[in-house]
Amino acid sequence: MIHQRKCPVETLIHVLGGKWKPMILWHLIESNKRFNDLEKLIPDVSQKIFSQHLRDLEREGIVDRTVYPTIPPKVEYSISEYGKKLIPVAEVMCAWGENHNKRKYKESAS
Amino acid sequence: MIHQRKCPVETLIHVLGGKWKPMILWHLIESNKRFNDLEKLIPDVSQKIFSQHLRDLEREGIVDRTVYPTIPPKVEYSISEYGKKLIPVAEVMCAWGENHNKRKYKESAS
DNA sequence: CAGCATCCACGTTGATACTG
DNA sequence: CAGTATCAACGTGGATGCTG
Repeated sequence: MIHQRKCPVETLIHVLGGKWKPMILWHLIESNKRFNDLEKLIPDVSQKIFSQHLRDLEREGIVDRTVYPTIPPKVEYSISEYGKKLIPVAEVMCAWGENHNKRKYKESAS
Repeated sequence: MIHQRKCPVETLIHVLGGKWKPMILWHLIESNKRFNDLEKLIPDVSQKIFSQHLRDLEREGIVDRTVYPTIPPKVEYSISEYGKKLIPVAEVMCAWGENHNKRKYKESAS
């Protein structure tokens, strides 16, 4: 990504902008999850994109990644303390989005 | 766009996700602007993308487009009443983004 | 002035196969 | 189990030229 991101709004859009990132966070907010369990909760995502998004979110400090050096390997993902600061923001975004979806529905129904 | 957008957060990201859309809104919040004046305020945007973004925002109901049937033509863009509801949301997003940018700066400086 | 049409470069997403 | 590597498909963004 070569974005300059002078605009902070774009920063946020970039962090959450991956196709499945909001859904990943949504599930992680509920509870910590292992790689495989989380993947099963998000149908239709390819493994590559899935792990790429997780790495992105980890690099941004939004999610924590805990490795248990067992055999077979076990890796658990969770929302970081810093990542939790994103929740109220997401809620505001969510509220607007819900209203907007309703609005568009009414439009097409009229 | 073929997004399903079940998730309202994705709805918002889609609406604001165009590369120049936040900047367009930023300038329109300040005051109404004509096509050409607005374009000059946003350097490096191609005309195609610029008008495409404006049409997107118009279709979503965020901006109003007023045509004065004069010669030469004059078209003025402005934030709609509905679009103004987006401002507080953008401010929340902006606050988070600013903090995140600072955080990343500190990281790379350490 | 305020666009649209065409063509092109690039990045993101995705399918598939392989590995410690 | 939890990934990585490779290759293909698609969509967004962009340059350029034309029009009412």
